[in-house]
Parts: sequence; structure tokens; C-alpha cells
Amino acid sequence: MTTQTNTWAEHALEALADAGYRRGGARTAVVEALAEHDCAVTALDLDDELRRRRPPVGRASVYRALEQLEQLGLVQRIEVCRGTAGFERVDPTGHHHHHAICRDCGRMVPFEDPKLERALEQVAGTMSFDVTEHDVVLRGLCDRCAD
Amino acid sequence: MTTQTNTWAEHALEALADAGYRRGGARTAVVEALAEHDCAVTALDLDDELRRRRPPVGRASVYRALEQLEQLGLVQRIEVCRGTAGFERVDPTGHHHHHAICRDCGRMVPFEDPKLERALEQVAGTMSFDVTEHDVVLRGLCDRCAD
DNA sequence: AAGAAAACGAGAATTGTTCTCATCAACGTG
DNA sequence: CACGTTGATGAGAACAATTCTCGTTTTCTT
Repeated sequence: MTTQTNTWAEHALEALADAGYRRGGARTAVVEALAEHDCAVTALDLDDELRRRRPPVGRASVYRALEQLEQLGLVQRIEVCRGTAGFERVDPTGHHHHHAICRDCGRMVPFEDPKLERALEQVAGTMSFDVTEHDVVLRGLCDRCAD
Repeated sequence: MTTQTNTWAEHALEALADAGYRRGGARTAVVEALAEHDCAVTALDLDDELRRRRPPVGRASVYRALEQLEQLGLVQRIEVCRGTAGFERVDPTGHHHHHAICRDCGRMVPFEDPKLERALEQVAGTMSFDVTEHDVVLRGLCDRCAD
């Protein structure tokens, strides 16, 4: 409910409209739900949240909306672990963070680092590859799980 | 069949023995197969390769061996795309590369960059998190798929 | 050589994701 | 503003990758 998330939700709905998508209750619900989360959520978690709404949102719609949002660059998909994807809103300013994930409890801690970003951009520049996004995950034990 | 891969296979088999695992045909076959690959392979690709051997190796054994190897830090798991994992041997010296993956054709191009590694180590140091590994993936279009 | 325990493999079961298709609703048009 | 076209939706089936189960085979210890 911060200014930030409202901005993102509005931005996203506008971008969807601009891209020619019609207004739809399910998709809007997905956007609203994503706006509430400051870090990555799995599709199934969103599905759980949204299934309870009246009217309830179907699983297919959740996945569909996420895919469309990803296409438009409004949402980034992150491989969280063992074949489950996390989704997280993309700040229109390009500002973003990465994640450290605990291999014991699965807890996800976001972090950001300008030097890392710079290094990533530089590498991307040297490749014969049109890099549009990157995905950095640190894995290990979080402070709670470390003995 | 390079010196490098032989070294890794031997190293891995020794580490398995040290960890108390008994000698087993299936696991050894998985190690040998991984040694042949210089970049990440999916479990199902390995399964395809090994199913043909005489005696054939079962799917369950492939997954089991990969998991054990990952536990021992001999193999790294990489989320390739859409819920499929890639596995790649870990060089005992710590030397490693990362991957750029084409979102169109799935082609994977390895790269390495000391500056990036340094940045990653630095960030890891500042976190209240015992980071044991990291995973960097650049996504975009490879030169063949870029229009 | 014999027994205990690990390794194995076939197939079933799970899990996350995508697909299908019959309704429903949004939006431009007359 | 009613109407028709077409996109949006959701229940459930279909899929694909991975994990689990369990009876059989091997390995290794004694």
C-alpha cells in the first residue's frame, strides 16, 4: 500500500492497456497481488491468495497473467529452487535487487550492489549476445540456519 | 578425455569413497558421463545417454547420483529454464564459469569474468549469510536468434 | 562364505506448469 | 444502447521434470 507499489500497479495496468490487452478481473487481481509483495512469490502462492477472492481467480489465469507481464518486462521470473519459479515486479526505473536463498529453510533475502551491477553490464557488453536481463542468486545458509 | 576431465572423474570418485559411499556401477557411469561434458547437461539428457549403456542405468539412479554429487560440492545445479535443471561438474580448484542462455533457442554460452567474481565475493562477504555458491545467468538473444 | 546394508531400476506418485475448451465479459459499431 | 466479435476466464485434463517406493542385486565386512 506504499506509494511505490501503487505506482507499479498503475504503471503495469497502463502498460497492459497500451499493449492492447482488454481489462480483465483476473489479470487485474494478479497485478494487485504482485504489487503487495516486495520480493518474489511463486505462482502457486499467488494462486492460493487469489483463489479465495470473490470471484475466485483460476490457476490458469494466474499463470497467463504472469506470462504476459513477463513479456512486457513488468515482472521478472526467478528460478527459486528445484523447479519452482518466483515472480517479482520490476521497478520501471530499472532499479532492482538480487537474492540470497537459504538452502535449508528456503528463506530469501534481497540485496543490491552497484559494483555487481556494473560488472554484469560490462560482461554483457563484451558478449555476442543481446542480453536483456540477468539473474543472480547466492546460495548458502542464512544466519538462522547456520549452526 | 582431456587430462582435466580425467582429473575431475577421479577426484569425484575418490570424494564419494571418502564420504562413505560404496562403489556402484550406476553412480560411476553418471560421474563418467558428467566428466565428458564441459558445460551443463540436464538430468534427462544424461538419462538418455546412460539408458543405452549395458547394463542400462535407471532414471532414479541418475537423479540419485546427481543429488549426492551436488551434496558433496562436486557438481553444481543450474536452473536452465522453465523448471529444468542443468548439472555441471565443479572444478576442484574453484575455477568456474557462468552462462548466457538464449530465450529463443535455449542455447547456452559459457563465460567467465574475474571482475564479476570479485564483485560477487565482496557482496557475499557483507551479508549475514554463509554463501557457499552463486549462480549467475544472463538471458537474452544469442547472435543466431537476434534478428 | 554369509549376512547386513547400500545400490539399483522399474514404475508409480508428486508437483509445477501448460493446454483445451466451453462460457463470459469487454469494447467498438451501428 | 443493444449487438456481435473477440479477448478473458476457469475447471479440469494433459504434460514434463523430479521424487518416491519397494523388491532385487551388489558391495563390503567379518
